Amino acid sequence: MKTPFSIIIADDHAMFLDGLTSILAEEKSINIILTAKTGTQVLKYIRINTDQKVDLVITDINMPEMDGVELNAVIKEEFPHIKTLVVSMLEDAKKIKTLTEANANGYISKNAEKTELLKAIKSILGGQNYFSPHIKQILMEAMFSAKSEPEISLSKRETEVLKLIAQEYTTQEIADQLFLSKHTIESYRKNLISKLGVRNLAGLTRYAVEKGMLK
Amino acid sequence: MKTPFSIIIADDHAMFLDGLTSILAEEKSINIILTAKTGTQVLKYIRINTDQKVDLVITDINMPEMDGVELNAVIKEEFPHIKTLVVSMLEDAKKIKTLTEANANGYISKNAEKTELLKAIKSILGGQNYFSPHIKQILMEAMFSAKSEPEISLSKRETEVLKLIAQEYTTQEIADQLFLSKHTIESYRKNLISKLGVRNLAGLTRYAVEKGMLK
DNA sequence: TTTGTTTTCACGGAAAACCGTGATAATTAG
DNA sequence: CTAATTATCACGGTTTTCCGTGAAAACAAA
Repeated sequence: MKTPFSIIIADDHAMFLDGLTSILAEEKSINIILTAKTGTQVLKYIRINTDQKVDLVITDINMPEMDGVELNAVIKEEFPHIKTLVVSMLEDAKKIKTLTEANANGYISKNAEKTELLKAIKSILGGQNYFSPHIKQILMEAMFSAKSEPEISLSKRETEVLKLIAQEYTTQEIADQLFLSKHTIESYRKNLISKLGVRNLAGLTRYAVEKGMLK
Repeated sequence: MKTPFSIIIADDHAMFLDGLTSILAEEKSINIILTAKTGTQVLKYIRINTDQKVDLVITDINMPEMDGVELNAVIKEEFPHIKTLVVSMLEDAKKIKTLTEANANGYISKNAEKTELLKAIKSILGGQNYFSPHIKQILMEAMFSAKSEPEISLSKRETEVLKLIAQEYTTQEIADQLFLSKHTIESYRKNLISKLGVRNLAGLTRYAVEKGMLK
């Protein structure tokens, strides 16, 4: 008799976690060794129990502290032999792309049926990656539509400053808060304005709000 | 031996549906007679199988076609004897309020543990409504915060000017566009700032965007 | 008809934003 | 190890916003 596969499940929604656990508990070949609500919990466990065999980590994308994308990246970095299956509510093309680039072994939506979930798990444990046809299609579409939006990328500092600007802080106040010269903040302002193709503070603020950068 | 309770579960995410089904399948006193992905499916079933006893409908809030709030309202209208338990991802105070007003028998978040879920179901089947302490708190907060926000009303002109401000036009430009003195627009600016309790252009813009005044 | 709201206009000064035109480290990517 | 990007700082000038303090006319509501 083969030893069962050891898997870890991470999802911040307890009910989903319980549900998934119930589903997989029925499978004799699967042994759930941990269920966690954050990526950090998972990492902590893996790092401590290095002697414990872990075959697969099933993780949600949206989690507090450390989300599924990050968790996947760290696992692939530190423990490349551990397989990962990412499960998500949304079908976010960008995140899927990031995940494929970070070598996640599979991605399915929470819209997937139980049978598809099991299919994905078995494929991955069998050594094959699994991305559902639906997901593949979204990826393809993203490839094309992505070209129409030249995707403006902001650096950490730029993002930080932009947030504060949109939160009604003045240049001087932001400078004080970040222990920088007001000239520096002014530079960021200018760069942001030209980078984002807006005219003034109103444009910057709209950008920040519409991209959901606040809160 | 008592006859088991008949319940229906509705959620557009198959995986969650399967999970919930697995959890409840363990309970002998519960008999799942239908799982559905939309509110309309549930309604259709209930309306046709009028001879079939239905004790409880567990429904997600966010569903296509007909969401949980609507489904709850219709059920309570047509079949007041059927209990309802609403499960949701978000803890949206407004929706919870609507639900209590529509006589939903319970509301829990997907963050809830399995034990809380079972507790809620048993309470409701036993004839008691169930709203978790956490949800109650959110409701209370909403009550207060709703009153503290005395709904700011803007006049036509104020709205018009605010829109233009948020669209990156300067005072002078707005004045030209509306054939008014720039002093007039400045007045509106000031009034808007104090009326909306913001500090500057960024605040005005955020207000406009968040209230969906643009486009 | 008096009271309140909305719309309109005015001035001056202080503060902040915007613009051009730089430059020097530090870090990161190829 | 270069090349590119990022992060930092500087200055002077112009434009715009912000603030206080008004006020008159039009209109709606009580």
